[in-house]
Amino acid sequence: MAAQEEHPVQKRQQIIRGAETVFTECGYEGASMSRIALQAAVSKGTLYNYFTSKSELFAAFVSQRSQTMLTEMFEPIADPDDLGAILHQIAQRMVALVLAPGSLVLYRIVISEAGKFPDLAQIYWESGPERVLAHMAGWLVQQMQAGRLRQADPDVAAGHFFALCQTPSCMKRRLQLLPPMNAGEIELLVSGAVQMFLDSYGRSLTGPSERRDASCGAGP
Amino acid sequence: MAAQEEHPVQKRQQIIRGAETVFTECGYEGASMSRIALQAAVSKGTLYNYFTSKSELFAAFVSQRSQTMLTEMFEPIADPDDLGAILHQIAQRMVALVLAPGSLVLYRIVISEAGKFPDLAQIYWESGPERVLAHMAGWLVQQMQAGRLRQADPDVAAGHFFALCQTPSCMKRRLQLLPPMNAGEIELLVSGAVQMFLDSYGRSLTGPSERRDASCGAGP
Amino acid sequence: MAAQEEHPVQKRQQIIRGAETVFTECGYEGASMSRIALQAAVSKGTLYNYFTSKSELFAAFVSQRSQTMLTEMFEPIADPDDLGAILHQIAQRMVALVLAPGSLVLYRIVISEAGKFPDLAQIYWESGPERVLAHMAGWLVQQMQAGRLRQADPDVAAGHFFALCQTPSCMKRRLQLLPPMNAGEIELLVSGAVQMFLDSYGRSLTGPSERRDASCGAGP
Amino acid sequence: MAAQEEHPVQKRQQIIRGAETVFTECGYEGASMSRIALQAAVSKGTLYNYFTSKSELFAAFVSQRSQTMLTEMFEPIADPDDLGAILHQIAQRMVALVLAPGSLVLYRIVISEAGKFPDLAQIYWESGPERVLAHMAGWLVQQMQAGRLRQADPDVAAGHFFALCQTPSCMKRRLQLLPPMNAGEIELLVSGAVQMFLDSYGRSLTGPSERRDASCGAGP
DNA sequence: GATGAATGAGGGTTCATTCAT
DNA sequence: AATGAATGAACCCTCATTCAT
Repeated sequence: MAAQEEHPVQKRQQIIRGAETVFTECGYEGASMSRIALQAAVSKGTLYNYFTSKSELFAAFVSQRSQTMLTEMFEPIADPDDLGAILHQIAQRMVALVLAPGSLVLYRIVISEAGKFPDLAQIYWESGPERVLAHMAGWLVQQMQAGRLRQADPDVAAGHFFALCQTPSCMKRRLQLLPPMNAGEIELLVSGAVQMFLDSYGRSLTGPSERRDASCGAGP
Repeated sequence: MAAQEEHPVQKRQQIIRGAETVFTECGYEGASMSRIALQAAVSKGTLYNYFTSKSELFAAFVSQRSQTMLTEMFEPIADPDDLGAILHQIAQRMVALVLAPGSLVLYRIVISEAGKFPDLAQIYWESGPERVLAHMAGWLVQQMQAGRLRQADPDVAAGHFFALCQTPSCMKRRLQLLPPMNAGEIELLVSGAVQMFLDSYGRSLTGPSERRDASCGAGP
Repeated sequence: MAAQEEHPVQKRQQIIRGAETVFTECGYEGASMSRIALQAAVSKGTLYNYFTSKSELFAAFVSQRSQTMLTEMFEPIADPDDLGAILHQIAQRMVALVLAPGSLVLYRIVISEAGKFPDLAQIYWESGPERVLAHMAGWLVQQMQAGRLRQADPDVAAGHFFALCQTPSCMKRRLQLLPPMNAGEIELLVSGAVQMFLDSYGRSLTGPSERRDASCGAGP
Repeated sequence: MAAQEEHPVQKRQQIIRGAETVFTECGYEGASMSRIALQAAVSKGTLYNYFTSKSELFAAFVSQRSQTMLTEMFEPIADPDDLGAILHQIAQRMVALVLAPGSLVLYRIVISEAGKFPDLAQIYWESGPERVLAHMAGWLVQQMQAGRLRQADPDVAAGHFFALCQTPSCMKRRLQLLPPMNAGEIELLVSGAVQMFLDSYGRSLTGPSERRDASCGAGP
């Protein structure tokens, strides 16, 4: 019967959720199976009925999180002809990929265990950054062909755009030295990235000057 | 007498050096005081004569490493008038800050323990990235005043430059998905960052077009 | 109905067979009920429907094995008048009782758990060695009365014969320091025991000298 | 200083003594390190300062016991010309080797773990039975050369003698189905073995008859 | 009657820390 | 000041046993 299969799936999720909480708080080494069991409200033995070891549970947590984390990130982009609007949207997604609470934790934990779990680092990379980059590169090719952006290596360009979305503030956030950003801060970050990208890759006639952050009122 | 003070300082260093080796290899949780004692060639008891706990020893290691890591990074820059050359040099230093083996490990370890040791993340940040950014921002102000760069918020500009030095390849490297970069790869990374920065912040008359990777012969 | 009774008996056997395999391979402590369930192709719950505990299942296995192990050992002996031939046959059975693979394992397992399961040691003893000894003693009485053997305590004599069948090689085999013996080795062992027994208990007129292994050319 | 070396040796012994008690009572698998620690009156951690694992502690116990068990067994034999007296003495030692409380336990535990620890079975064999057998075989050669025993393979003869010392009673004792034997019982066992051995290997003129178990008072 | 998920005590082992020497 | 033996809590994991289905 379905129940015989569904029930275990639910409990598996229940355990993974407990593991998420604990791994997130303590990291891999710092997390204890006892605490995970407690958090998941199951017995320690049950943990081992669903996962053969701590590392397997960790792997399940990381790979699931890597995948779910990004589902909403790849919905189709609206109005594919407004260059600035689309870049804005992509930048927002890249920033979210970096700064969303779940992503931050995942990044930290994957980085710190990359030596021990190279496969997980791979999964993380492929599920997140790589997909975003490939997605963008594909779109860039179209724009270049349409003459809306100058010709350039689309992968390099996507890389630059991605890099611009990871300002020093993002690094501080990753180091937990900053509280979560608010919408306004993110908007600034995103706008800055888009503008700078267009300065360099755009087909503008005017060159990079004469606009930008209100603070620098150009001219006398 | 001096010897009564100096000798302990040397032993302290000896211990920290042992700790570096082990923390670097095993991370915080993975490192054992026994192994550090062994590596430092002192007894476990002596460890506790110099550091009251494992976490204190860890703190000493991280903060010392954070500081020494960057001494050579702030030597005076040669020929302060050649804009491109200087940006190149700064970019090289930023990339080194990110990709040097010792830096990579420190970054990983600080990130992974940031939750447990927020002070260390702070120290790391202030000793490394923040100093580099402040240094660059100061220099940018000069350049803007000299009219060699357009007016802009120097901190934002420095942030953008820093961001451009951390391309996706750097993230892959941090995830240990890539072997160390060679000089050529770094040069490409650096050049790309400098060029893009100049496209946006430079005082060029021509705008961003008409140059760059041979591949894109911009047709009419 | 019979089926309602017979079916359970078959399943009981099925479980015991699984238990045999596992106990034989892992010993009592080393065997897990899970593995036995797996081996017997029943669920763990079913195990407990047929046996109230691991130790009870172990008891069932040992006592059944003790009994089945020896069924073929007590078939009638052919030609009950040829002394040497019969002793030979008895010795062969005794050696088999000691060296047959199933017996070896049973011996080891019973010995090792004798402290915890004294009843099983008793069962083993009574099902195996004691029956063989009693059987032989009865036969010896006949032979003594018939004058084919000198008068002696038949139990002591049977004990001596049994002892002679357990040479140091047998001990080494029990210690798993020797591979299984081949037919020739067993024949030598058996012949030696029979000869020595006859030297001592036989009614020979000549005394023990003047025969035996060709190697010892009888002195002048 | 010596104390720095001696102290650990004493504690090592203290631990092994605790282990002896527990292994003896529970066997290898049944013994828990916690219980051994308790019995030895040290902490569980200390166990691991002296032995890297349970199996190593077990090995230390078995091999030490194998060796000490037999030291007194090989003192020189008095009056090496009285054949019967010497055989008597050797038989006593063989029986002791089999029935001494320490030996019994050792035999049981080595047999039961022979599959898992073949090296220990080897050590046991070489320290005990093999030495006794070799010793006796050497002595037998002398006796044969001196004409006090008939010519025969000395190893086979020693094996027979050893076998005769392990009557069914010994097996029952090993199965813990019998209380320790008293001196009288041992004497009977020993005498029986010696007599039977002499019947077969002796150079008597009269043959095997006319004597034996005290019960049959030999006529005038 | 059969199942197997759930349990929790207990297994071997590690390790930060202490303290007598 | 330096040592390293001793500690015991906590670790990951196993398993006999139970019980709702």
